Amino acid sequence: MTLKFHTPLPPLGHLVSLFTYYKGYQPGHRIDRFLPDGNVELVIDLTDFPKQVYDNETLAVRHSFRRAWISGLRKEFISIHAGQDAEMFVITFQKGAARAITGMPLTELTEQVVEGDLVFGPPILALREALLEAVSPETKMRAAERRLLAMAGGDLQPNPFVQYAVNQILLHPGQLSLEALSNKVGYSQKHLIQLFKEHVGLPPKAFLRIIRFQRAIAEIEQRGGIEWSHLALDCGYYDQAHFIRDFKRFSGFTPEEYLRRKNGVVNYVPVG
Amino acid sequence: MTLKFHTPLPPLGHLVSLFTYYKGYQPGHRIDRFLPDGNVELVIDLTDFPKQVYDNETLAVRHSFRRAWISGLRKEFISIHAGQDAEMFVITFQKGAARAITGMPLTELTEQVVEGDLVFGPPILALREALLEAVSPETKMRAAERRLLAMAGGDLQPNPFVQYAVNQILLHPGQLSLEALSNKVGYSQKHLIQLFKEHVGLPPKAFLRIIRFQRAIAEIEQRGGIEWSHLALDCGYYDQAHFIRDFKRFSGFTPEEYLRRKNGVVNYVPVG
DNA sequence: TCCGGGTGGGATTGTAAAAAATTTACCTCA
DNA sequence: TGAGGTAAATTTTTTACAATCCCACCCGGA
Repeated sequence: MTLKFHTPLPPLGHLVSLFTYYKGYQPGHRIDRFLPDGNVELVIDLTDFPKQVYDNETLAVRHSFRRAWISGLRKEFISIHAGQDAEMFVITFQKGAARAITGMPLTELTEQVVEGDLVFGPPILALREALLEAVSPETKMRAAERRLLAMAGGDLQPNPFVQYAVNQILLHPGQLSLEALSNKVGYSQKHLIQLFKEHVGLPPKAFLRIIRFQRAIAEIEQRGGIEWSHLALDCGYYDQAHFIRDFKRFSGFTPEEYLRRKNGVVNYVPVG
Repeated sequence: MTLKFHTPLPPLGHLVSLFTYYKGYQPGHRIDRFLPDGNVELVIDLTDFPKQVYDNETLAVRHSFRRAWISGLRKEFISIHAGQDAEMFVITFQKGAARAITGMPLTELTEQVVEGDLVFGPPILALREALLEAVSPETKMRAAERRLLAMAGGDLQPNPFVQYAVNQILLHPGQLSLEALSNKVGYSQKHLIQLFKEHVGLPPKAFLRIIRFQRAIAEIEQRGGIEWSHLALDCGYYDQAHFIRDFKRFSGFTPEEYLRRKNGVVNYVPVG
């Protein structure tokens, strides 16, 4: 299996946090539950086989995507193709920065997976072609950098107010009042929420809950023996009862169940 | 109001942790709820007015005691005379050490208040007379020391195994397994429990829960703004829900209610 | 269009309680 | 002292409810 990562430098690095390329991953299962991770991703499938999104309960096929698609912010998990026989190039955007490339309010992508050409038009297929032509993972990364810079046009600066708000949330998930935040940003609470939604795709509090959940997920990965009540408080939950409730809302699993079922890949849990 | 404390030195200090003398305390209420504090106390009333124990719910008089009584370990609060017009001398025993003075298994005093002469016979009245004759608080303290040493006979060493167990519980309320404890002590679990009950009055785990509760009470006194879930974890509770449940079992109040009703004297809450 | 204000429903928080599943403590009886 | 049964505590999960906060919707002014 090939698995390569690349972190673009600025100015593209302001918009894109990570490129991931993989090929030949052969998991022992067909379907993954993909947890809300607070990221917007542009996925380019370098094979010709469509990839499915399944119904969370029945695991029946719901949607099918080919070549390129973009997945917006989600508050719910989705059930997706686990990646057998796949060759994928995944572009993960910086949080709150995707708008400069998508050119549309991020709310329009929220809770959705959307065909790439509906968002980007023909340039996305050109990007895919370029990726197919590039032979090594490294040249693919460079091709992607070039094409994305072109697609972004001149506008490579994410909105600084939103950026500040996003960073505050990333720094202090847990205790953070929207009132304090909007005061610091200098906009009215209502305006900040509008701005935030437009650039991030979710209102600030909802985004914060996802970040808090992700912090819990990260702690679970790192810690050995886990005491849920300590972990809950450390991650900013009021107590472990609330932690478990949130955990289940976002992941569909209770924490113990998640521990039992998770395998190596964070945010992807085998379900079928 | 007069209020004097005295901490006896060894060897009596092995058995007695504190003398308290007070006179002229005039609280604004009639009845106190006395919370379980893990202590055995010998109370000597230097007035002739009997002091009542009330029904916890109806506050009707349940028992009445005169001159001297001893109060064993309790898992439940009791409702007692708040101390108006009282002149009292209170002897607080070291935890797990009262047996050398009472001469009887502490289980026989558990959840009870017992007349002093039933336990100690005539010497307790002699002690009281001596306290009445002594004019200053300081001379009373010295008189009490002399009499108690005499009452203890030669046997001033508490059982070291029980003492060790008690200290372990005092040091680590929260995470402490009886199995580990009895292994360290070197007795079988069963034997340790028997010994512990005989000297302390309650089985180890029940005693531990009271100590843990007392730690919470102490933290509440010290901290300013209180976050229950942090306090609960710091005191060794599994989470704040369990803290609240235990708190209510022992005090009859929810933590917030306790905060509202408590006044200056720790472990005594006005109820009537 | 950009920004702020008002209103009201809904979600989150803080506090409390409790159910379900294990594990541990304790008691009895031999 | 030992074995084994029962009660109780712990761990994990769920639920309730009031107070507060968030934010969707609708409006108005610049």
